[in-house]
Amino acid sequence: MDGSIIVQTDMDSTFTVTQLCKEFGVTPRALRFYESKGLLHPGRESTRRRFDQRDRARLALILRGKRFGFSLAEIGELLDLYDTDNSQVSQLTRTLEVAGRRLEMMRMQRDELTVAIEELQTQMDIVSGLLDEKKTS
Amino acid sequence: MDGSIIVQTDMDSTFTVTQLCKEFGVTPRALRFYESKGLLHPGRESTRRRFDQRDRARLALILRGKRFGFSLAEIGELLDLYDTDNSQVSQLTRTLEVAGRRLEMMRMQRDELTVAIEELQTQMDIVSGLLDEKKTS
DNA sequence: CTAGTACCTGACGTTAACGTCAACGTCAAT
DNA sequence: ATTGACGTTGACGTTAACGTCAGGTACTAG
Repeated sequence: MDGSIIVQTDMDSTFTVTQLCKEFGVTPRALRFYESKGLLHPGRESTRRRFDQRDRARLALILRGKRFGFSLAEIGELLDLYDTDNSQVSQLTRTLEVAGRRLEMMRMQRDELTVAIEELQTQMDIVSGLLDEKKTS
Repeated sequence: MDGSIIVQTDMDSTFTVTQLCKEFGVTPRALRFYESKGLLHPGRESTRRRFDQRDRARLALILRGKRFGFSLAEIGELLDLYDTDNSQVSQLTRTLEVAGRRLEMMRMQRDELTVAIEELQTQMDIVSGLLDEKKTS
Protein backbone atom coordinates (compact mmCIF):
# COMPACT_ATOMS: atom_id res chain seq x y z
CA MET A 1 0.00 0.00 0.00
CA ASP A 2 1.11 3.49 -0.65
CA GLY A 3 0.04 4.13 2.85
CA SER A 4 -2.83 6.50 2.34
CA ILE A 5 -6.46 6.26 3.16
CA ILE A 6 -7.92 6.23 -0.25
CA VAL A 7 -11.25 7.91 0.23
CA GLN A 8 -11.97 9.52 -3.05
CA THR A 9 -10.03 9.27 -6.22
CA ASP A 10 -11.71 12.45 -7.30
CA MET A 11 -11.98 14.97 -4.56
CA ASP A 12 -11.99 17.25 -7.55
CA SER A 13 -15.66 17.11 -6.79
CA THR A 14 -18.36 15.93 -8.98
CA PHE A 15 -21.91 15.84 -7.69
CA THR A 16 -24.85 13.54 -7.80
CA VAL A 17 -28.37 14.63 -8.47
CA THR A 18 -29.51 14.62 -4.89
CA GLN A 19 -26.41 16.39 -3.69
CA LEU A 20 -27.07 19.34 -5.90
CA CYS A 21 -30.75 19.20 -5.12
CA LYS A 22 -30.11 19.42 -1.43
CA GLU A 23 -27.55 22.13 -1.81
CA PHE A 24 -29.71 24.36 -3.97
CA GLY A 25 -33.12 23.29 -2.85
CA VAL A 26 -34.40 22.12 -6.19
CA THR A 27 -36.00 18.87 -7.30
CA PRO A 28 -34.34 16.23 -9.47
CA ARG A 29 -37.03 16.89 -12.01
CA ALA A 30 -35.91 20.47 -12.25
CA LEU A 31 -32.31 19.45 -12.90
CA ARG A 32 -33.38 17.08 -15.61
CA PHE A 33 -35.56 19.79 -17.04
CA TYR A 34 -32.64 22.21 -17.16
CA GLU A 35 -30.56 19.58 -18.84
CA SER A 36 -33.26 18.94 -21.41
CA LYS A 37 -33.23 22.65 -22.13
CA GLY A 38 -29.51 22.58 -22.62
CA LEU A 39 -28.71 24.62 -19.55
CA LEU A 40 -26.74 21.85 -17.90
CA HIS A 41 -24.56 19.17 -19.42
CA PRO A 42 -23.84 16.53 -16.81
CA GLY A 43 -21.84 13.47 -17.78
CA ARG A 44 -22.92 9.91 -17.16
CA GLU A 45 -21.50 7.28 -14.90
CA SER A 46 -23.31 4.32 -16.33
CA THR A 47 -26.77 5.88 -16.65
CA ARG A 48 -26.39 8.14 -13.62
CA ARG A 49 -25.79 11.82 -13.97
CA ARG A 50 -22.55 13.33 -12.78
CA PHE A 51 -22.38 17.08 -12.38
CA ASP A 52 -19.03 18.79 -12.26
CA GLN A 53 -18.00 22.17 -10.91
CA ARG A 54 -18.93 23.85 -14.12
CA ASP A 55 -22.47 22.51 -13.93
CA ARG A 56 -22.68 23.52 -10.33
CA ALA A 57 -21.70 27.04 -11.23
CA ARG A 58 -24.16 27.11 -14.07
CA LEU A 59 -26.92 25.93 -11.79
CA ALA A 60 -26.13 28.74 -9.41
CA LEU A 61 -26.38 31.17 -12.28
CA ILE A 62 -29.64 29.64 -13.42
CA LEU A 63 -31.22 30.07 -10.03
CA ARG A 64 -29.90 33.56 -9.68
CA GLY A 65 -31.30 34.36 -13.10
CA LYS A 66 -34.66 33.05 -12.01
CA ARG A 67 -34.63 35.31 -9.01
CA PHE A 68 -34.07 38.17 -11.41
CA GLY A 69 -37.11 37.07 -13.31
CA PHE A 70 -35.27 35.89 -16.40
CA SER A 71 -36.99 33.09 -18.26
CA LEU A 72 -35.06 29.86 -18.67
CA ALA A 73 -34.74 30.71 -22.35
CA GLU A 74 -33.08 34.01 -21.54
CA ILE A 75 -30.89 32.36 -18.97
CA GLY A 76 -29.82 29.86 -21.56
CA GLU A 77 -28.86 32.64 -23.90
CA LEU A 78 -26.80 34.36 -21.24
CA LEU A 79 -25.09 31.13 -20.24
CA ASP A 80 -24.16 30.54 -23.83
CA LEU A 81 -22.64 33.98 -24.00
CA TYR A 82 -20.57 33.28 -20.92
CA ASP A 83 -19.42 30.08 -22.52
CA THR A 84 -18.39 31.14 -25.96
CA ASP A 85 -15.89 33.69 -24.78
CA ASN A 86 -16.29 35.74 -21.72
CA SER A 87 -13.74 38.29 -22.75
CA GLN A 88 -15.16 39.24 -26.10
CA VAL A 89 -16.43 42.76 -26.07
CA SER A 90 -19.42 42.03 -28.25
CA GLN A 91 -20.60 39.27 -25.95
CA LEU A 92 -20.35 41.43 -22.88
CA THR A 93 -22.18 44.14 -24.67
CA ARG A 94 -24.93 41.76 -25.59
CA THR A 95 -25.13 40.59 -22.02
CA LEU A 96 -25.50 44.14 -20.86
CA GLU A 97 -28.23 44.72 -23.39
CA VAL A 98 -30.30 41.77 -22.25
CA ALA A 99 -29.74 42.57 -18.61
CA GLY A 100 -30.56 46.20 -19.20
CA ARG A 101 -33.88 45.37 -20.72
CA ARG A 102 -34.68 43.07 -17.85
CA LEU A 103 -33.70 45.72 -15.37
CA GLU A 104 -36.01 48.18 -17.03
CA MET A 105 -38.89 45.74 -16.91
CA MET A 106 -38.22 45.01 -13.28
CA ARG A 107 -38.30 48.67 -12.44
CA MET A 108 -41.56 49.13 -14.28
CA GLN A 109 -43.01 46.16 -12.48
CA ARG A 110 -41.94 47.53 -9.18
CA ASP A 111 -43.39 50.93 -9.91
CA GLU A 112 -46.70 49.50 -11.00
CA LEU A 113 -46.70 47.36 -7.92
CA THR A 114 -46.07 50.37 -5.77
CA VAL A 115 -49.00 52.21 -7.28
CA ALA A 116 -51.25 49.19 -6.90
CA ILE A 117 -50.18 48.80 -3.29
CA GLU A 118 -51.08 52.36 -2.53
CA GLU A 119 -54.42 52.05 -4.25
CA LEU A 120 -55.29 48.87 -2.47
CA GLN A 121 -54.24 50.38 0.81
CA THR A 122 -56.58 53.29 0.15
CA GLN A 123 -59.44 50.95 -0.66
CA MET A 124 -58.81 49.04 2.49
CA ASP A 125 -58.78 52.20 4.54
CA ILE A 126 -62.19 53.09 3.15
CA VAL A 127 -63.66 49.71 3.89
CA SER A 128 -62.03 49.83 7.27
CA GLY A 129 -63.74 53.12 7.91
CA LEU A 130 -67.10 51.70 6.94
CA LEU A 131 -66.51 48.84 9.28
CA ASP A 132 -65.78 51.14 12.18
CA GLU A 133 -68.98 53.05 11.59
CA LYS A 134 -70.95 49.83 11.66
CA LYS A 135 -69.38 48.80 14.88
CA THR A 136 -69.95 52.06 16.70
CA SER A 137 -73.59 52.21 15.72
CA MET B 1 -89.89 71.86 -18.38
CA ASP B 2 -90.26 68.17 -18.67
CA GLY B 3 -90.73 68.59 -22.35
CA SER B 4 -87.35 67.13 -22.92
CA ILE B 5 -85.72 65.57 -25.90
CA ILE B 6 -86.48 61.93 -25.70
CA VAL B 7 -83.45 60.24 -27.13
CA GLN B 8 -83.52 56.71 -25.83
CA THR B 9 -86.29 54.74 -24.21
CA ASP B 10 -83.60 53.04 -22.21
CA MET B 11 -81.04 55.57 -21.34
CA ASP B 12 -81.07 53.34 -18.30
CA SER B 13 -78.26 51.89 -20.32
CA THR B 14 -77.59 48.35 -21.12
CA PHE B 15 -74.51 47.48 -23.12
CA THR B 16 -73.57 45.20 -25.89
CA VAL B 17 -70.44 43.12 -25.94
CA THR B 18 -68.47 45.37 -28.19
CA GLN B 19 -69.50 48.47 -26.33
CA LEU B 20 -68.04 47.20 -23.11
CA CYS B 21 -65.03 45.86 -24.93
CA LYS B 22 -64.24 49.21 -26.41
CA GLU B 23 -64.84 51.03 -23.16
CA PHE B 24 -62.60 48.78 -21.10
CA GLY B 25 -60.21 47.58 -23.73
CA VAL B 26 -60.91 43.91 -23.40
CA THR B 27 -61.82 41.26 -25.93
CA PRO B 28 -65.22 39.64 -26.31
CA ARG B 29 -63.57 36.39 -25.44
CA ALA B 30 -62.54 37.79 -22.11
CA LEU B 31 -66.10 38.86 -21.30
CA ARG B 32 -67.42 35.46 -22.17
CA PHE B 33 -64.70 33.93 -20.08
CA TYR B 34 -65.64 36.04 -17.09
CA GLU B 35 -69.24 35.04 -17.56
CA SER B 36 -68.30 31.38 -17.71
CA LYS B 37 -66.51 31.87 -14.41
CA GLY B 38 -69.61 33.41 -12.91
CA LEU B 39 -68.12 36.88 -12.58
CA LEU B 40 -70.63 38.46 -14.91
CA HIS B 41 -74.28 37.63 -15.46
CA PRO B 42 -75.48 39.35 -18.59
CA GLY B 43 -79.03 38.76 -19.77
CA ARG B 44 -79.94 37.62 -23.24
CA GLU B 45 -81.84 39.43 -25.92
CA SER B 46 -82.48 36.42 -28.06
CA THR B 47 -79.03 34.84 -27.94
CA ARG B 48 -77.17 38.11 -27.67
CA ARG B 49 -75.67 39.25 -24.41
CA ARG B 50 -76.98 42.36 -22.71
CA PHE B 51 -74.92 43.84 -19.94
CA ASP B 52 -76.53 46.19 -17.46
CA GLN B 53 -75.03 48.78 -15.14
CA ARG B 54 -74.38 46.18 -12.51
CA ASP B 55 -72.33 44.09 -14.91
CA ARG B 56 -70.49 47.13 -16.04
CA ALA B 57 -69.60 47.94 -12.47
CA ARG B 58 -68.53 44.39 -11.82
CA LEU B 59 -66.34 44.42 -14.88
CA ALA B 60 -64.67 47.54 -13.62
CA LEU B 61 -64.02 45.78 -10.32
CA ILE B 62 -62.71 42.73 -12.10
CA LEU B 63 -60.19 44.74 -14.05
CA ARG B 64 -59.17 46.70 -11.01
CA GLY B 65 -58.72 43.46 -9.14
CA LYS B 66 -56.51 42.18 -11.88
CA ARG B 67 -54.33 45.24 -11.61
CA PHE B 68 -53.96 44.38 -7.97
CA GLY B 69 -52.82 40.94 -8.95
CA PHE B 70 -55.86 39.10 -7.64
CA SER B 71 -56.67 35.92 -9.50
CA LEU B 72 -60.07 35.71 -11.14
CA ALA B 73 -61.01 33.17 -8.51
CA GLU B 74 -60.22 35.63 -5.73
CA ILE B 75 -62.00 38.39 -7.58
CA GLY B 76 -65.03 36.16 -7.86
CA GLU B 77 -64.99 35.59 -4.14
CA LEU B 78 -64.80 39.28 -3.43
CA LEU B 79 -67.57 40.09 -5.87
CA ASP B 80 -69.77 37.54 -4.19
CA LEU B 81 -69.10 39.16 -0.87
CA TYR B 82 -70.11 42.51 -2.26
CA ASP B 83 -73.26 40.95 -3.60
CA THR B 84 -74.58 39.04 -0.66
CA ASP B 85 -74.77 42.04 1.59
CA ASN B 86 -72.39 44.86 1.47
CA SER B 87 -73.31 46.13 4.91
CA GLN B 88 -72.71 42.95 6.87
CA VAL B 89 -69.79 43.32 9.19
CA SER B 90 -68.57 39.78 8.69
CA GLN B 91 -68.44 40.23 4.93
CA LEU B 92 -66.49 43.41 5.18
CA THR B 93 -64.15 41.77 7.61
CA ARG B 94 -63.64 38.89 5.22
CA THR B 95 -62.97 41.33 2.42
CA LEU B 96 -60.38 43.05 4.51
CA GLU B 97 -58.77 39.74 5.32
CA VAL B 98 -58.42 38.72 1.71
CA ALA B 99 -57.23 42.14 0.68
CA GLY B 100 -54.82 42.23 3.57
CA ARG B 101 -53.19 39.03 2.52
CA ARG B 102 -52.88 40.23 -1.02
CA LEU B 103 -51.40 43.49 0.17
CA GLU B 104 -48.84 41.62 2.17
CA MET B 105 -47.89 39.50 -0.79
CA MET B 106 -47.62 42.54 -3.00
CA ARG B 107 -45.30 44.20 -0.52
CA MET B 108 -43.15 41.11 -0.32
CA GLN B 109 -43.02 40.91 -4.07
CA ARG B 110 -42.01 44.51 -4.29
CA ASP B 111 -39.32 44.13 -1.69
CA GLU B 112 -37.87 41.08 -3.39
CA LEU B 113 -38.00 42.92 -6.65
CA THR B 114 -36.16 45.82 -5.13
CA VAL B 115 -33.41 43.56 -3.87
CA ALA B 116 -33.16 41.79 -7.20
CA ILE B 117 -32.98 45.12 -8.99
CA GLU B 118 -30.12 46.24 -6.84
CA GLU B 119 -28.27 42.99 -7.29
CA LEU B 120 -28.70 43.02 -11.02
CA GLN B 121 -27.57 46.62 -11.13
CA THR B 122 -24.45 45.64 -9.25
CA GLN B 123 -23.75 42.80 -11.63
CA MET B 124 -24.18 45.09 -14.55
CA ASP B 125 -21.83 47.61 -13.07
CA ILE B 126 -19.20 44.93 -12.74
CA VAL B 127 -19.60 43.73 -16.29
CA SER B 128 -19.63 47.32 -17.41
CA GLY B 129 -16.33 47.84 -15.68
CA LEU B 130 -14.83 44.82 -17.37
CA LEU B 131 -15.99 46.17 -20.66
CA ASP B 132 -14.34 49.50 -20.10
CA GLU B 133 -11.03 47.83 -19.30
CA LYS B 134 -11.21 45.87 -22.53
CA LYS B 135 -11.86 48.98 -24.50
CA THR B 136 -9.06 51.03 -23.03
CA SER B 137 -6.52 48.32 -23.60
C1' DC C 1 -83.71 36.74 -51.73
C1' DT C 2 -79.14 37.89 -50.47
C1' DA C 3 -75.50 40.22 -48.25
C1' DG C 4 -73.55 41.92 -44.39
C1' DT C 5 -72.85 42.60 -39.61
C1' DA C 6 -72.85 41.31 -35.11
C1' DC C 7 -72.94 37.62 -32.21
C1' DC C 8 -73.14 32.81 -30.55
C1' DT C 9 -71.41 28.08 -28.95
C1' DG C 10 -68.17 24.56 -28.52
C1' DA C 11 -63.71 22.96 -28.41
C1' DC C 12 -58.93 22.65 -28.99
C1' DG C 13 -54.38 25.48 -28.63
C1' DT C 14 -51.00 28.30 -26.00
C1' DT C 15 -47.11 29.22 -22.47
C1' DA C 16 -43.73 28.10 -18.58
C1' DA C 17 -41.77 25.26 -15.62
C1' DC C 18 -41.97 21.75 -13.83
C1' DG C 19 -45.17 17.60 -11.15
C1' DT C 20 -46.41 13.06 -11.24
C1' DC C 21 -46.73 8.67 -12.58
C1' DA C 22 -45.14 4.01 -14.61
C1' DA C 23 -41.83 0.87 -15.50
C1' DC C 24 -37.30 -0.28 -15.55
C1' DG C 25 -31.84 -0.28 -14.48
C1' DT C 26 -27.67 -0.44 -11.09
C1' DC C 27 -25.22 -1.40 -7.34
C1' DA C 28 -24.04 -2.34 -2.55
C1' DA C 29 -25.47 -4.98 1.24
C1' DT C 30 -27.71 -8.88 3.35
C1' DA D 1 -31.02 -14.14 -4.68
C1' DT D 2 -33.19 -10.35 -2.86
C1' DT D 3 -34.12 -6.08 -0.86
C1' DG D 4 -33.41 -1.02 -0.84
C1' DA D 5 -31.63 3.12 -2.08
C1' DC D 6 -30.91 5.80 -5.78
C1' DG D 7 -31.47 6.85 -10.45
C1' DT D 8 -33.23 6.69 -15.33
C1' DT D 9 -36.36 7.55 -19.34
C1' DG D 10 -40.62 8.63 -21.45
C1' DA D 11 -44.90 10.70 -21.42
C1' DC D 12 -48.96 12.76 -19.93
C1' DG D 13 -50.94 16.25 -16.35
C1' DT D 14 -51.20 20.93 -14.26
C1' DT D 15 -52.47 26.06 -13.92
C1' DA D 16 -54.31 30.78 -15.65
C1' DA D 17 -56.45 33.39 -18.68
C1' DC D 18 -57.63 33.71 -22.40
C1' DG D 19 -56.54 33.06 -28.19
C1' DT D 20 -58.12 31.07 -32.13
C1' DC D 21 -60.58 28.62 -35.00
C1' DA D 22 -64.95 26.35 -37.18
C1' DG D 23 -69.47 26.49 -38.12
C1' DG D 24 -74.10 28.28 -37.00
C1' DT D 25 -77.76 32.00 -35.67
C1' DA D 26 -80.41 36.58 -35.76
C1' DC D 27 -81.61 40.58 -37.76
C1' DT D 28 -81.17 44.58 -40.76
C1' DA D 29 -80.58 46.74 -45.32
C1' DG D 30 -81.09 46.59 -49.96
